[in-house]
Amino acid sequence: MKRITIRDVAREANVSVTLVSFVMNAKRDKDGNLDCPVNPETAKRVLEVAQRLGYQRNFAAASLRSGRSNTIAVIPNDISNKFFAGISRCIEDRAQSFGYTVFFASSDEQPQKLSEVIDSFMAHNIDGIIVAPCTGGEEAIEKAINAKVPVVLLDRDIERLDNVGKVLLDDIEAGKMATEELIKKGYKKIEMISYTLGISSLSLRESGYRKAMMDNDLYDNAKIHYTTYGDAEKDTERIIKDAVNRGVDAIFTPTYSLSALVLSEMKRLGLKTPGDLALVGFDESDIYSLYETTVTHIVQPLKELGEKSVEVLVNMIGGKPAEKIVLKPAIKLGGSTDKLK
Amino acid sequence: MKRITIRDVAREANVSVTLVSFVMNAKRDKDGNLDCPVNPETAKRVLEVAQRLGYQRNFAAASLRSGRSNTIAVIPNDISNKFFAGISRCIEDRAQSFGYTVFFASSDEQPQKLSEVIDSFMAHNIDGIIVAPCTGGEEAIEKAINAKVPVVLLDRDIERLDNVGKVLLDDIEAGKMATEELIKKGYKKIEMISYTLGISSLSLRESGYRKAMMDNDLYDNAKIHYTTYGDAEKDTERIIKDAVNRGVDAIFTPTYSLSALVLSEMKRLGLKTPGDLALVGFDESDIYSLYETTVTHIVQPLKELGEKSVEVLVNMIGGKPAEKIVLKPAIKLGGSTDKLK
DNA sequence: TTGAAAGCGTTACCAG
DNA sequence: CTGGTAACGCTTTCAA
Repeated sequence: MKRITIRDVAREANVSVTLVSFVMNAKRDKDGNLDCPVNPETAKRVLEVAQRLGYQRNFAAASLRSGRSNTIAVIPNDISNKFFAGISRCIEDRAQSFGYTVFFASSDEQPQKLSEVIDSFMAHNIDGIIVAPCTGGEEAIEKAINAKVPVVLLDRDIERLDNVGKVLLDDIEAGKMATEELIKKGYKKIEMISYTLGISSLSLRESGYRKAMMDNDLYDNAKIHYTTYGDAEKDTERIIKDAVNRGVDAIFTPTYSLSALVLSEMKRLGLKTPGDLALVGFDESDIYSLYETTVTHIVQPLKELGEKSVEVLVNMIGGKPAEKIVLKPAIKLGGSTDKLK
Repeated sequence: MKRITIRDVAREANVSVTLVSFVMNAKRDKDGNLDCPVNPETAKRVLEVAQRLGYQRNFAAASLRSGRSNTIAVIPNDISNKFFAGISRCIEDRAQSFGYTVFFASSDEQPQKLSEVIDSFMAHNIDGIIVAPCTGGEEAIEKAINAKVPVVLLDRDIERLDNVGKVLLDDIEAGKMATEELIKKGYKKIEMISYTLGISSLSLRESGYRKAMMDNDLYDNAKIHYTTYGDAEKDTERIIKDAVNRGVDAIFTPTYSLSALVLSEMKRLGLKTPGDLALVGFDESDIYSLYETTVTHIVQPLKELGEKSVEVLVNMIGGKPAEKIVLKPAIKLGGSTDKLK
């Protein structure tokens, strides 16, 4: 069973391969007409023959010749990560609506792996990259930029980089929102647990927290505890115990994983929220509604983040300038921030 | 900035393009030596020149010429789904260790979309497909098989299909395990909630449940409630209320999403587990350990499922026969199945 | 509106 | 071990 090529179609339809190529690449305009310099009747015949023969375009050949591939790469730090699992779906759908296929690969927060993955994608002639950069990933990303591959930074900014699209959450606002909600409810000794990842999203959420504390004359109470992926579990245990001993009111965690760890630790210690410790978590999860007390949390507009990142990238591929888009977070209230009595 | 080709390397190293091609494709054997019919010193020189010039292989060209692409496709029903988010990561890692790049795309449980996605992948010359088939997806999958593209069925079996690899959970055993755990703890009126998806994994878990009930002379109590994705929330509400009224002891849910819905409903109704209703859930989630009472659940060997599916596929690409692998589930005990008093 | 012909960068084949 | 050369299927001038 030989592969049907553009030539077979051309022969069968009594036209040149050029025409077949034109027809196969033509986009339909609003009226459903083929938008190409081909006689409509000829085009129709070509389409019919292609259909009848079961012609399937060979992207490898097209890509080799044209240097394009109708393919974009998405590089989160970890596909199985909660935040990205949701967003990747939105990216996929939006990309498909533009006629692009999406490849995924994780960077594992390792610059080395990010670099390899980008190399591999570039060797596959991908047309653009959406990436959530890990610390130290600038170099790999600059390699892509220098090779004229459009890049969109998603979720995490690298300020130094300029010729790239950016689709970010207003992380300062997110940090403020979380903190101010607690303050509004009467909490004063509010602390935060964060990762030492050195990525913009976390440090800006921290800034938002600090700003809110400062604006409300609570800066003396402000304290941020730091941990790493590897040590998060045991650090959280220590931090929570210590916080309760010191009479801390409330905790703000700027990622889902930290929120889950805090809840888990509190459950283990038999601590109640908001009685023993009020809580604001991050990102969406069934957990927030299923926990003994429902948990207030910051919600990112996943769908918009995903779709915008594709739109910005597609525009860049089309030669338009890189945009920077900052989206607003929302807060979903639960019992964990009920008014302090 | 022109792209460096195999020709540039050949010229610079004073050898033919053939040799460069050999060297670039050579795998290293266990001793780190290049496994190809090229003089080691020549090979070394070629490697150095390639490195120096910054040569990057053009996969499109290689794919066009060879018909292969070193790329495999993975098609879950939904990337953002909990079970697949975890497994996709294992697939990616294992595939990379074989030198394959992975593309993901969701089928959305729609045969039509599955078919489109498979077409698109085939046009990209992918070397093999790992798919969790949706109901009605046989046709699309057979198209791939007929085009001699190796296919591995993951998680869901289609018995009728023969020339495909299969990597499955022992779903009957999973259903039995869950049910027998409840029986062992003294529960007798055990019911199940399941989806009408018509996929093998669910119906086999149901069989396991039925078998366990039968083996323990509880078949008269056996009852399976059915719902659909769309109606699951309101159906669960009704089913749980009704079950409690009828004095049902325990519920077994064969997917994570159903488990979460049941927990959520019980929380809303103020029902306690195991007091009001004992529970066995499915798949792993933070929820099971964070819920007021920890929840007993069936655990699938994600890592093995992912890795085996890649191994079976790679073997098939290498011309070896299709294998069928069935992996054993485990059960993780929580408070939700404590002994009935 | 149509067609001929020149590649894109690689691998496969055949000779040496 | 090494090298020359013809494809692979498509897009892209250029010319008619």
